Amino acid sequence: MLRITKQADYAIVLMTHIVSTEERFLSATELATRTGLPQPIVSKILKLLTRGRLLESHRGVKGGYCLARSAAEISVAEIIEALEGPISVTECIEETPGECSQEAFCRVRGNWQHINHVLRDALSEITLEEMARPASAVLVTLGGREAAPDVTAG
Amino acid sequence: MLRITKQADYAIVLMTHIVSTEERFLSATELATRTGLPQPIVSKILKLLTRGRLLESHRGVKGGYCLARSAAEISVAEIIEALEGPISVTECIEETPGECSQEAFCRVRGNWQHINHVLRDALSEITLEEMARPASAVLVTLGGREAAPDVTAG
DNA sequence: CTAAATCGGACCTTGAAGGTCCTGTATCAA
DNA sequence: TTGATACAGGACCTTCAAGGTCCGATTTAG
Repeated sequence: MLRITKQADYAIVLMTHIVSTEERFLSATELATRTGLPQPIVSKILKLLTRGRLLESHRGVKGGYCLARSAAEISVAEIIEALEGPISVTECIEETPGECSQEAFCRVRGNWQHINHVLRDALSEITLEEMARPASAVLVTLGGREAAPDVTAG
Repeated sequence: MLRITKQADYAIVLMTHIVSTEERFLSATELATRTGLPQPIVSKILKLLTRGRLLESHRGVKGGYCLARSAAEISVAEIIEALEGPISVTECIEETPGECSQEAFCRVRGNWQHINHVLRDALSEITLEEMARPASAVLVTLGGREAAPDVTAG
């Protein structure tokens, strides 16, 4: 748990594909073919990444998408946030402000803010460039199991 | 996003309440009253925490729950995992092992393993004792907004 | 024996994630 | 100019797991 959405997962995969491509613009159809993901999904995700200023788009024949910045300047956190909005572990439910004038709650809230910060920082420090590179030998051993390759990662 | 479930959120709240209590056993009903959470939910969560070896239970009249270890020996990661299972950012979809014999995917997988590790470590280093304490002044300023107290944190 | 608790699981509901589709608009090339 | 291609922006439907409820069985104290 603590999962990102499938679409955010797909987004990382798509972005790494765009990185390792020399063509100026890559169309949604082309990316769908290369990744094996459904074309409408790919299209939807690319639109969101463009809105998030991580991709640049070009319409018309010969149009498509390319990175808005270098891969080293794009973090995993940004990609996730482009799809899902701000990264936050807990939900702020602003209903029924009542019984909680007791103690212990706002204390907890402050600590959650801290946790959110730590997690976001961790994801901000991992760049798209690093994700597109193979993991170092040391890190790979963390997985430890057979590689049954699939479209998404886990 | 990257949210924990509501029940995991509730679990933290419940655990912090148990910490700050002197009574030997605290019943689900009593905890429901103190936190303002529905009794059946509280009951369900306490059962899961007991299964996860974070609480000890005692049946019958005068029964209830108490911590299985000291608050300093229980991490936020453990609480979340007791409710949701292993902490993992991405989902391993083992269907359609096909088109992905291409490159770029297993590279990504290795990197996700790394990210999972980082996040889990971060959550493992935060103890229940710390969560039960008020956040330090420095950390609280991270929030920056009005405190509209509620049952859950965020 | 009885009341008060937990234990275990079945069960229902609902909202958000996941996915599809359609219309409009911009661009290029013939 | 026109047609083909591709993005933009939504509306829309579906499904599944999270969220929540309830009940019978079991254990314990008095």
